[in-house]
Amino acid sequence: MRLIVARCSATYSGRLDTLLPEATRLIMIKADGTVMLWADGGGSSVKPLNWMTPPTVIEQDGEPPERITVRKHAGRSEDRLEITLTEILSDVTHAMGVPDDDAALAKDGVEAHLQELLAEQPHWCGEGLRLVRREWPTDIGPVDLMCRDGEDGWVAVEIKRVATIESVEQITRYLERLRADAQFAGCRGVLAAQTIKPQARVLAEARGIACVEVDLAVLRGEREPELRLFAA
Amino acid sequence: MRLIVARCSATYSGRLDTLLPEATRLIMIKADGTVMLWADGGGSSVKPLNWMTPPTVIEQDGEPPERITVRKHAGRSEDRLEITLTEILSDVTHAMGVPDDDAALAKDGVEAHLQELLAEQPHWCGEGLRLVRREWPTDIGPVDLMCRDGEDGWVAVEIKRVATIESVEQITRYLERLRADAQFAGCRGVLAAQTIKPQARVLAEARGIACVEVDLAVLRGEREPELRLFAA
DNA sequence: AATTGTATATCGTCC
DNA sequence: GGACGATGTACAATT
Repeated sequence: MRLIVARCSATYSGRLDTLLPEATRLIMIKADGTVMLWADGGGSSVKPLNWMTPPTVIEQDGEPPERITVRKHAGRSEDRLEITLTEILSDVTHAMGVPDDDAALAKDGVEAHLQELLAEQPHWCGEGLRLVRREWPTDIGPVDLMCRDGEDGWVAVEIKRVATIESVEQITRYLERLRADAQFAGCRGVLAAQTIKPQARVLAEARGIACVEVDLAVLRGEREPELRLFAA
Repeated sequence: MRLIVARCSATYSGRLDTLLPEATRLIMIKADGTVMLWADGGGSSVKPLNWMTPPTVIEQDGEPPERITVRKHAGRSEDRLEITLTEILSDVTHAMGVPDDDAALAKDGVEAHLQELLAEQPHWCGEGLRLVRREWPTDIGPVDLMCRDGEDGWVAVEIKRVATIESVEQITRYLERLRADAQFAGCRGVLAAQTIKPQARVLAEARGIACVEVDLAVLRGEREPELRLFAA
């Protein structure tokens, strides 16, 4: 990875045109060909002022560099980022090990995990439910879980990490689409999430869509479902 | 801006939990409190492995640093990024001028003059359409263009750069609201956009809403609408 | 302050 | 390869 701190200006031309006046900035060039241009402060904090993703062709004029040109073929036209350097404060390159060496970021707690677990244990979405298929296709998108209940009635399940009003709209659309087919005319809807926003719950229940809050730890069997305050 | 190249591992805990094994990486600490952790290669090219946006509290243990902890209050709970450094290859700080010094990025060309152009030339939204008013007010928000057609029927137009299912929901709400008034009982709906996602088109047409894809260059008169292969 | 809409969104996954 | 949904989306403009 090459890190250049320099006074520089830049022009980008591609999806749109941008012009960046001269100031002191960081130019970051990664081994994979990614180029980013960073300001220290200003508006955006976690987004570069300019960037180009691989595959790129990087060309340097002068040594030390007076101009760095980054090119990329994007569809029929060409993306081009041109950086003009007027004063170089630092220019260092660090070897940072091949990707093999660099173990990946492990994530936990995303929606996919939830769907996996509920597919294995659909009864958490409603008593007696059994899975027919995950990612049931419709022409406006896949239904997360398609199940049948104890009376063989269809049940469509939408899974979210956090269920919002938007999630209710989504399952509503699926039900609208499914019920247009006589076979699914009686299809019920279930919204399952780790957290269901109060507004979403109100809207869902007003539309006859069941709400289920599920706990990741419980699904994994790491914790008891819930303390029963009153024994049956 | 402080740039540290070091062998390090990291854990993040907040919206989700992540674990990042040890490897050589770049730690970027901006003057505004932004912290980012970068790998040279690997999967994501333009997105940091871990990051934290301001406002943050950054704490350093040891000199040279053995651990850097970044904290942030996000809602009721706390976000925390903990970086453990085992070998430091470089640790430099550069003054990069206050934001005043750093002139902003100027953009040109992408912003939707689309509504302006369509207001001037509403016939692109449907044959014989004439504009009655832009930003027609309803109590759930303004309709982009309100027009009348050749038979004096009302036509509500929703304009987007990219039309998604969400756009269809939006115009559906407007139509529902407008049609509640007897005067607009027969109001038609048009969804006009530079791009219309296939799913949005399906949903719109199922609901009787017309779809129109418009070309910015054509609206500006920079390009001919389309080559007519067979002359009339 | 909360909501809405855009992004050179980026990024994975599945068809 | 293309389409689509999810993102710790980020970010600006607007209510």
